[in-house]
Amino acid sequence: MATMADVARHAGVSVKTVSNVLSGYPHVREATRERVRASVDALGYEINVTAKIFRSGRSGVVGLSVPELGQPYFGELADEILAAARRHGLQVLIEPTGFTREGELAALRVPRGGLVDGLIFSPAALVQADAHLLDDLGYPLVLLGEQMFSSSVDHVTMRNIDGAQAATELLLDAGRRQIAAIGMLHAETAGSAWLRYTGYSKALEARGIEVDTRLLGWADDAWHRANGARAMADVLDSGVRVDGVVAFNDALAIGAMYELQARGLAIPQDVGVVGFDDIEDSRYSVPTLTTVDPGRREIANVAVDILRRRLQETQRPGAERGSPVLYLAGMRIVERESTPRRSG
Amino acid sequence: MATMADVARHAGVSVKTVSNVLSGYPHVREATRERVRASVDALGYEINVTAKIFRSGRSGVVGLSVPELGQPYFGELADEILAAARRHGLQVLIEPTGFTREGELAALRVPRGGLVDGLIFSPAALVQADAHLLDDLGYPLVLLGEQMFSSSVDHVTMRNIDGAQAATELLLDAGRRQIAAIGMLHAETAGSAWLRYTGYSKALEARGIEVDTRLLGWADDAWHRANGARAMADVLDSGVRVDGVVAFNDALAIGAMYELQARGLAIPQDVGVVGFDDIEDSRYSVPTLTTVDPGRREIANVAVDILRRRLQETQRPGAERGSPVLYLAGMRIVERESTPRRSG
DNA sequence: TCGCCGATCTACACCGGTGTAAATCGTTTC
DNA sequence: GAAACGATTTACACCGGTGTAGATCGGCGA
Repeated sequence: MATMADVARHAGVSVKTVSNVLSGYPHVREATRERVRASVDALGYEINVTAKIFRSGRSGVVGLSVPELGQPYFGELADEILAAARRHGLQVLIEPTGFTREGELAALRVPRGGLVDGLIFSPAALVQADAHLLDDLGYPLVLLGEQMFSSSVDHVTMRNIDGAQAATELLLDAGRRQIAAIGMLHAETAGSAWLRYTGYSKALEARGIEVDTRLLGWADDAWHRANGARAMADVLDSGVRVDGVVAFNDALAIGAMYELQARGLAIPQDVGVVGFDDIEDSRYSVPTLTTVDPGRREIANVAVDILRRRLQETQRPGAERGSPVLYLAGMRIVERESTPRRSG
Repeated sequence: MATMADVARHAGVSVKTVSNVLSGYPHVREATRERVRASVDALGYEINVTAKIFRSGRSGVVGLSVPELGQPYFGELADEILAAARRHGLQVLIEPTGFTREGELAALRVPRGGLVDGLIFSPAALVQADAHLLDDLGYPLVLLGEQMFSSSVDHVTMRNIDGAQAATELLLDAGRRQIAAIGMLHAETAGSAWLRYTGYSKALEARGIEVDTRLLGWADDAWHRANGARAMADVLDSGVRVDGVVAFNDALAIGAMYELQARGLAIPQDVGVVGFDDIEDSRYSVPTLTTVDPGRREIANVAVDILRRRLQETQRPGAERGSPVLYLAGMRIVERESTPRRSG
């Protein structure tokens, strides 16, 4: 494998001139530039990326830690982030944390090694009390989701309360009053479950409806479809009448629809269902699922953008650090078949 | 950030001794070892991975190029590969190719840069005629899937023909005779579509049934659900009677089930449906989907294993290169609700 | 006591680039 | 024609580890 020194010798210039040509330094005579280029081609030289990284301290690789790619929400999010990163010439090292605390702690340590310049982190097991772990990490971190907040870290997330509230209102507007909430978690006081529940209850309260605890479906493992079906079954088994369902994500909604249909209930005639996330599944479920689009692409783009800006700040030692950002992506309801048409 | 030299000074030993302690070199006195360990802790030293990579020429990062993580099959496959890699201390750089030729060619170039030691490559746009591109890449490559084959490259794939044949036989055994094949592609003469079609037609021929071209549903974009629904609609619109469906993947099957149910056909009573891939969706569709489990986890484990072995071969210059492997993972049918119970 | 040997530890070159400061060169200015 | 200046080019240190070869040390057999 040819090195820069080989090219320099071949072109009759110094190593540094070769380096200058390759890195686009402007003050190189055109003739020299061409001679170097010719030598590069002649020797089939390719720059040694690891040496470059070592010397410059920048790898151009950002870490992405998500719980699990098999879950469509995270798979699709990862695709968006990968695409955004690539548009800026960054590569992405994915670190799945498997919903475990150790996995997430390990992910936070990865960039310390130096191979990864910064991290986009979507926690699922760490909780608010762990927020101090995010301080002074020594590398740029962008937090996703609402598992935890920290005033010292950039954060990109979605309008959970507004989204869940809008979803609930959609059903209320259609005259539904017995609206179940699927996806409650015991452990949380600040995560997405709690926020979405808050939106749900706000919408009810605004109409003077009290929350009926029999309508709350608990899903304590994870927001997989199986738990949606089970939570829905629990609610129905309680004997309470149900004419609407707000599920805290699409997987839960699809699981809930499965259970409703298995019991002979028609969607949306008997029960209207709204999900959350707008994953691709929701477009092809039976019936297709009305859902909240939380602005996933926007989240990905903004997260990568913020990280890039922080990396640039790090590069210039003199530059001021901007203060941490909290960005809320836009939200909108995507109406499909699982909810009744709004009556004018 | 503390360096090895700082630790050495603090512990009163040479840099190399610190290096020896950290890399587990046996001939270090226990007292020295402990002194170094203490200094490492005291200074919060962490080894500079980029320097190590630069010096050793091995990054411990393998590339994974798949079309798209949002597609559950690839998301789940990526999870398995990431898990297998981690068990061996490897990290994974994912390069989504977006089903494009340029994306896949770019992915093949990534390891040349030096940051990635080897590549696990699941092509979707390159074709058999491009197989020569896989020769002499200068790094270990493991090929997944059946888009292309090359006798010079390690290859891990699944029993497509057997799987599709078994799926078709399952319906035949239940007395179904008008079995549609959903997911035909015009472009292929060797890819999974072709192989799965081969299995389908073999099963029919074994029973003396001729393939009825009206039962072939074409899905020329990609094997997304939308195309499954459309292909199913095309078949039904042709006026041919249908009592069974073999879909070439689960997403197509779920799309097809959507279309069947939209037309009032009952599954499995009127039409039995079998998918391929055993993605998580298939467990929660309505009805749940009988499918072919192609041994995804086995594929991931074997692919990582082969790559590891090749990387080790590369490390020892004297070592013999084993000849390229073609590994076929085990296959099995997972029976769920979408097919009639086998009558004894 | 001396020589030998393995265990332990160290000095130093080196991996392949990039940053810095300075040398060299050709013009332009006065 | 000399000083001044920007454009070009270069030498050299340096990033932070690891490999190699050799120094040092303590114990043991002769």
